[in-house]
Amino acid sequence: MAKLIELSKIQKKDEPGKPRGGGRPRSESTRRAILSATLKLLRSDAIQNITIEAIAREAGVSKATIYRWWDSKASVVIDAFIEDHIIHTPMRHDIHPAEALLAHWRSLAEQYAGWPGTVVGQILGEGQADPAVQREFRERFYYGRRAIVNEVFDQLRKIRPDIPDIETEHLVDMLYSTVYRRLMLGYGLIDKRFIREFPIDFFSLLGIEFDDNEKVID
Amino acid sequence: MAKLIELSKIQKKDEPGKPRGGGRPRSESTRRAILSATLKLLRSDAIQNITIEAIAREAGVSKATIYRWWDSKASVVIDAFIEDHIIHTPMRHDIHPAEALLAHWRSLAEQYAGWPGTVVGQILGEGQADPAVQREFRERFYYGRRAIVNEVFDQLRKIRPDIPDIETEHLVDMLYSTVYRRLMLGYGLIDKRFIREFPIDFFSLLGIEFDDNEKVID
Amino acid sequence: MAKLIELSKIQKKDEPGKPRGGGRPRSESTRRAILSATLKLLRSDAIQNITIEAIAREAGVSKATIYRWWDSKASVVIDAFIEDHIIHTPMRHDIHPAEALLAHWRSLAEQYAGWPGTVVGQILGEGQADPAVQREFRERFYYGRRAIVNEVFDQLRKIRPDIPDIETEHLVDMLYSTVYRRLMLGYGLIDKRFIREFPIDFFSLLGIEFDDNEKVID
Amino acid sequence: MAKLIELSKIQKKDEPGKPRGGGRPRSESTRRAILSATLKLLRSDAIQNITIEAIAREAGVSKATIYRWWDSKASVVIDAFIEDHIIHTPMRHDIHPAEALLAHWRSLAEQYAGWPGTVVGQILGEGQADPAVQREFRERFYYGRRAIVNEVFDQLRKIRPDIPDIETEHLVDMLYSTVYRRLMLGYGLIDKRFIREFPIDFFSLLGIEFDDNEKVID
DNA sequence: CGATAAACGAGACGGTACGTCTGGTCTTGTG
DNA sequence: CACAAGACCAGACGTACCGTCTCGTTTATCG
Repeated sequence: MAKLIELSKIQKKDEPGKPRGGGRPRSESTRRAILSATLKLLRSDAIQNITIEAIAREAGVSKATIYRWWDSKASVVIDAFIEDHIIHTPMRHDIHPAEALLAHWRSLAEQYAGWPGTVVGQILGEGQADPAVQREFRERFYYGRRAIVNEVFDQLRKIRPDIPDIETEHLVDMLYSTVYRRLMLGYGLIDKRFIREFPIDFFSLLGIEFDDNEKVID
Repeated sequence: MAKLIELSKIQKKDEPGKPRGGGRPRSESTRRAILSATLKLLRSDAIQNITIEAIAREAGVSKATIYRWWDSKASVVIDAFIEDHIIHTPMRHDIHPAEALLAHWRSLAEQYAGWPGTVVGQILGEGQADPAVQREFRERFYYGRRAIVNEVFDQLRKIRPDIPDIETEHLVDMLYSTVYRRLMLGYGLIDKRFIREFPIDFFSLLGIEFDDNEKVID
Repeated sequence: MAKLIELSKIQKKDEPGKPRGGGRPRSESTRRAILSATLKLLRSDAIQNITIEAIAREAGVSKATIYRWWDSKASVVIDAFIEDHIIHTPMRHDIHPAEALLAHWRSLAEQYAGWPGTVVGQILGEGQADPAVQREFRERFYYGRRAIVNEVFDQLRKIRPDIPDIETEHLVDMLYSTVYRRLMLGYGLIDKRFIREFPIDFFSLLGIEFDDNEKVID
Repeated sequence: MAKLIELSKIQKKDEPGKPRGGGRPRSESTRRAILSATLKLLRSDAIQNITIEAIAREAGVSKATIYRWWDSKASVVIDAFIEDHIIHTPMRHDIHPAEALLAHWRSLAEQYAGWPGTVVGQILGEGQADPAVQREFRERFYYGRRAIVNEVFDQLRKIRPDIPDIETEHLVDMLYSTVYRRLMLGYGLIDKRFIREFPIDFFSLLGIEFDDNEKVID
């Protein structure tokens, strides 16, 4: 059973369920201007080269307004990223679990091959020096996805009890970690061939084969 | 046969096989002062928070001298890192290939669990915004190691032809990538249990088991 | 006869003889809170270092309320200053004019030697960059006093026609200006000796001497 | 005898008679650019409204360079002011002391009537909240001049022993303070009539008269 | 041995961004 | 309408590093 993951929003300041005791309310349009300016800048520059000043300038907004609501560049980026549903890797529940995992993995890898992957890499890069950023990434991007994947693996095990008795966490790591490793190290492309063949190789180790229509062969 | 990997030194400036036409020679003590100042600072701070000025100050050296010989902070760090043989993961050739791989992986994981791992993470972090850094990391840290691992995997295959016919690259990824992923994401500790059990699980998928003395059971 | 000096209140906004057409009336307690908060802050800080925000905070009042009724920090200070009758230098009319002038000058100098003098200096300081402040100071603090002094000098002349035939304005300047000059330049203390001897020296130039009880010797 | 007044330059940082231990030498042209930019801005704005950023912008210079050599806006202004010999009120020693004093006072008053006077007022204004500025003004502008004036008054006393036996300091105050008071309060113009008549009135109190050619009548 | 030439320290310099602060203005809701 | 609360833009604050530069000094090699 899937543990319910709390998607808390650590890095964002306040927002404690509405105190609202008078005072001008926060401007929604300003908030959106900041986030979309951030996305625009991210298209042409790495997080590390973007400045809060540039975001403010691009958004036509005062620096202080950004600092009032976020406490680091990375937090703004993460919010902007989520807001625009940049990474979406739905897990299907209406098909064979192995097929669902295959589709999910390929969807993830394809997205990580492009611009969103670059940004994820940069967020993780920021996270290396700032644990808060790393934590926020995990809580807002990773935990939920990981939990779902674990769950589907467990379902697969019920259908196919012949799968080796190996910790699910380890299986998930073997399947998914390469994508992150290739992203961070730049060794081994995340290209069409890799996306096609790697998961097939992985599942074959578990004794699961797919036909030409990517259907599981029982 | 192991391909001889060229350990080129991309980021370092000049050093073009000695023009040496007069002039004061480069001071070796200065070079060492810079590198060890860098290491010292790295012990208490992330690369991202270290400045060239701080290195110069700590080393009692002029900023210009650093800029003369390196062209980025990350290059200095990488040099300092290598100089002190911070990461050493020898691959044994006198034992069973599977045992050699097991020992090598564990040695690597143990080192990545500590301070050297933190630094590697930060170097890769820098690399996300600066491809030259990423490339230098690959060329100076990764290619060599990867090539050796691939080679030993191939030797293993000769001894154990029953190993599934899967691309060696993919196998290496399944085994090694998790270490990098855990490093970068901070999800899943690189702790004793993980170091003990993960490779055992991995090799069991290949049909290779170890006894209590970590000897391969034929 | 003293010209009637109009004590207009230039800097204060509106207050146009009461239109009062409905609506919540201005809160007197708020007004007082602002002024006494201002005085409190003035005790420990120069005008130049006080901010409207600090006054609002101290008074528990909204910034906008302050801006509605005053249009500069200096105006608030001047109001606060007057409200508390900080500087009071009564001119006696029941004694010999020279004695009245002597007492008046000494009372003024004594007050300028202390904290009120510091504040006056700071108000005049603000006035150097903002003519409106300078004008307000003159109209609310200076004109009245000056007119009274001129008047008493003229009375003195009637009693003592031997006083040199010099413009009264010039005489007043010679007597009073030093206090301001010492205040602004900080050269020459406004101390007991100065307060005792300077006016005696001045009056002696006019041929007026005082006995040990500060009575004019006719 | 004139006390030798040390014209020290308190507010300016370092400059300790040349340490010169290597390092790029200070750029004289940069220094001049800063000072003349300051003067230019002063022509159209009060010190209080000028910013270090504006000076840096106008001079084409980095803010840090200004902060390296001066530690307050007022110090820059005072330096700029002195550099350009804005206020020069020479005291002649080859004529009758009373004539010298008359000429000196008028020269001073004339200059204080114009733009330089405005700037002096603003410097003194800054000084009200910042004692260091007040002190610097005294030490660099005032002490020297005051000492010279005192000295000439003493010479005058030797020639004309009939001058009332009044402290020289008090006499100087009676003569000169009005100029400062008028400057700071804006009450009483420093106009042609004042410049012509005030000192005549003053000296007549001392029993000194001038003919139509401003020669002392013995 | 004296000339040449690079290495090196010191530190000035123009830039750019930092994160904070104030000044004024504005936009709500409450009394 | 007055007012508190507080969001907001504008822009200066003083600091920190960046990477480059200009000096004077040192230390080798070569002629």
